[in-house]
Order: sequence, then C-alpha cells, then structure tokens
Amino acid sequence: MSGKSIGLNCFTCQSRERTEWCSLTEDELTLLDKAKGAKEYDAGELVFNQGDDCLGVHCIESGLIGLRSYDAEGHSVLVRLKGPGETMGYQFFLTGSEYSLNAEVILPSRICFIDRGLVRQFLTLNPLLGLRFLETEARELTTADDKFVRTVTQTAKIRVLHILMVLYERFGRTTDDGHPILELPLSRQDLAALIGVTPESISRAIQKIENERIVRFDGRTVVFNDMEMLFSEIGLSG
Amino acid sequence: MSGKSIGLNCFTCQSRERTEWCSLTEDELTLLDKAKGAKEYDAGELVFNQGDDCLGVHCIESGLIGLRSYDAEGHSVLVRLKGPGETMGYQFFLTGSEYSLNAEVILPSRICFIDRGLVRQFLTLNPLLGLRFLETEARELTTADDKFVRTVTQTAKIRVLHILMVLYERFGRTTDDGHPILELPLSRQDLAALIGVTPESISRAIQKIENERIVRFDGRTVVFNDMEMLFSEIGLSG
DNA sequence: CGTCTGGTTGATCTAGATCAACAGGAGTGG
DNA sequence: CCACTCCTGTTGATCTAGATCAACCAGACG
Repeated sequence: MSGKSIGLNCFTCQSRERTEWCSLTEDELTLLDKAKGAKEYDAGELVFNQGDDCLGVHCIESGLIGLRSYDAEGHSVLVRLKGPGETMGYQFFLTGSEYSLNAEVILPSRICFIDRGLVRQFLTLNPLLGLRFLETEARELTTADDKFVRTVTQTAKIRVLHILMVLYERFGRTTDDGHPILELPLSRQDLAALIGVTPESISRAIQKIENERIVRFDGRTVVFNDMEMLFSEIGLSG
Repeated sequence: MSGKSIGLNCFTCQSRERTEWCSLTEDELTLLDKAKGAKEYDAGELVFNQGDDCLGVHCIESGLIGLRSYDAEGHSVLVRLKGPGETMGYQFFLTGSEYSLNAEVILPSRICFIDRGLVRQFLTLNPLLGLRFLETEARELTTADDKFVRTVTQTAKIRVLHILMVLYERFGRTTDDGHPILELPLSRQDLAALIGVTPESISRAIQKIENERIVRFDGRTVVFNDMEMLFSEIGLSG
C-alpha cells in the first residue's frame, strides 16, 4: 500500500472550487469530509494499479498524476495527466470495470479517496454533481478524440509543439519581461510517452524546434520565442 | 439541409430500450415524443457538419453513422461509429462547443433530433438520464484511450484484426454451420480511416491476414477461420 | 461505350523505431 | 575523496512499417 494517510478538510481544500464536488450542499460536503480518506504521495508512487478493482474515485488536492498504460510487451503510454481539482478513476467506477491504467505520482501529491458506495449515493442525491461530471467527461472525450486525430495525421515535431502548448496553458507563466515560459513537470521520457513516440524522437524533434527558433529549451525550462510560429505550425484547432 | 422529415414515435421506437432515454417516465417520454424532430437520411448525407454550432443531440433509431474529422490538409479520420440506440453529439452539447466532426450517414438511417433546451430540461428533471449518459461517456472514454494506446503501440495488421473483432461483436453473426461471420458495413477506405492508416495499408494488411489463414475475405464478407489465433494476436485486452 | 469510383498491387521514399555508444549528474560505498 | 554504478538525455547509424506515387482492373452508371 503506497501513500501516507493524512488529515485533509474538504471545506478548506484549496482545490475545492475547481472540482465537480463544489456542487455539493453544505450537509453533503460534511458527509463527504467525514467519509473520505486522504493520503500524501511521493513522486514515483502508485495511487492505483492497472488490473486492480476500482473501489471508488480519487480526488487530487495538489500535485500531479500520470495515467499510464503498460501493454504486454512493456511499452508504456502516458494516456493523460491529472492535476489539482481533478477527479480520477471515475470512468472505471462508472463502467464497473477494473483499472486499465496505472496512476503514477509525478509530483508529490495529496489525494482523497471516496468510496464507490458514497459516490453512487451522492450521484443520486445531488443531480448537479452528475451534470458536472458529465461536462468533465465530455471535455475529456473531445480531447481524447482530438489526440487520436493528431496522432494519425501529424508528425512527431508538430505533436511535440502541440503538447508544449497544452502544457503551457496548464503550467506556464509569463516572465517579468513578458516572455511566455514553461517549467516542464515531465521528463523527456514521459513527454515521449505522452505523445506516443520514443525518447530519441523527442530529442530530435526538440533539436529541430530549437533550430527553427520556435522555442528554446534549457533543461526542463521552455522559453517560447515565437508564439505566432508555434500557432501556425500546430493549426488553429489548438 | 439534408435528410427528409418523417414521423417517428418514441413509444414504438425499436431502439428505445437501448438508449439512455429509456430512463424517462411515461410523461417525460410523451413530452419528448412531441418535441423531437425525426428525419430519414440516405447513405452519404451529413447529419451535422464540423464547425457548425451544436443545437441539440441526435438519437439514432436505425442505420449507421460515422463521425469523421477532416484536418486542414484534407486527411480524413473516422473517429467513431454510431448505431441504433446511440445518441450522438452530446459531448458538443455538454461543452457548449461547435462540432469538431462530421456526422456522415454510412447506412440509411432514421434519426431524431432533440433540442438542447429540452435536453437540458430533461437532464435536470430526471437525474437517471444523466447517470445513463455518464456511463455511456465513461465507456466511450475508455475505448478512446484504448484506441490511442493501440495506435501508438501496435502494427496496422493487429489493429485491423482488432477492429474486425470489434465490428464482429457489433455486426457479426454465426452461420448455420457455426462459423462466425461478419458482413462489413464499411468500405476499405472507411476501414482505413477508422484505424488511421491508408487504404493501401489496409489492403496489404488484409493480404497478410488471409495468408496466415486467420480470416478470409470475400468482398465485404469476413469469415473468421481461427478465432483462437485472432485473440492471441490482438492480446487479451480485446 | 467512356467515365468514375473503389480496390489491389508494385516501386519508392521517409519518418520514426531500433540499436548502440556516450556524456553528465546523482547517489552509494569504500 | 575517489571509484562505481545507475539513470537520463543526446547523438549517430541503421532498419523498417507504412506513406506516397503510380499503374491497373473491375464493377457501376450515365
């Protein structure tokens, strides 16, 4: 069993506003707060394992999780990242199937676990909760479809540019002198697994991108030199 | 405007049991039946267009629809098939975005349209409906993720075998002498677009598959000679 | 008939995988 | 402190699955 049990309070949760659970009433939240379990995880730990039965859902207060799939030949693919305010594992809870993915801790995280019985109860009790999840799922499905289309139609270089853009929207900031900048939370290997290519291909794609002066890399720091160029390369569909 | 308006009755709908809408009450169904619009489409027509605003959802009574994405360079990818009892377009309704896909009629279809206002109304009125959609979406998300993993880890041949299996589960039957058989509803081109390869690659993959005696092709008829072999090739994860 | 579309086959090209070597940390243990 | 291994990332050489380009055939249809 990985993770260390800690105390966390739903009412003071820094990510509450961002979660679907914010649609719960005061009373419901009190119930949730009592019934949930909270844990702290170090980078590298697993929150749940591919093949395990899904006993509930996990809600991330802080940190970063990667949902990774290993196939029979040992190939690993990073299917999706999950961050603060996001709930993970609900599709397995909803389909009543076992996890088809590992949940790997990428950045140290605090994560709550909510038993499936309770989730079911809340879903029937408070219709709003279901609607929020419906919207979240719809967004995820759309990005999943989009990812498939990009994967079969675009080159590795363009897909790298695209994922940099996506990561920038999520983790990026602007320096004091106005440059858009991104501190990558991922290793090159994970970057590769995220777009479904080898680490070598990532290296070479980055090489090209730097030669074209679109972005500059310094370790895990990414400086965007030419946003116009980047946008035109990845196409409007951002 | 494509499609020809027809009369369809929700109460006698042959696919009602299969839809999420079967969770509606008698009264609600009466309301839905009055408010919906029904159309009949020929193969090749479009139910909705990439780029158009989503004004509601479409529920398929009979036929077959392909959700296809065209990128800027004209590449076409078949993202998903939708058949009787399935509702399509709800992710765009839910995210409030415009369609990112075309809905192409593959087999002649009868399709009902339900205005977004009404859908919203039903979703808040009857929580069960939302839960049903939540489950459907969860399944679709899982298959979308799975498709991504397969696309980046498996060869075209294996992906062809896999899609044949999926199509068999959906459209296949067993002959009198006990052979599993599949009447393909798709052209080779569409088969190609469905797994994200070129028609030429499909042809060559089929060639290999026939040489290995796994399945036999006769036009659009697929005879499964060796299910064991097929399963072992695509891996247990089905 | 000619024209068109869908499918197959062959020849060639190329993006990206694979295999291999190596360089720079970061520990770890003597 | 150095020697050692481990791990990540880069680079080079080679290989290959699948794309691309082109020719061709068969059936459909005016």
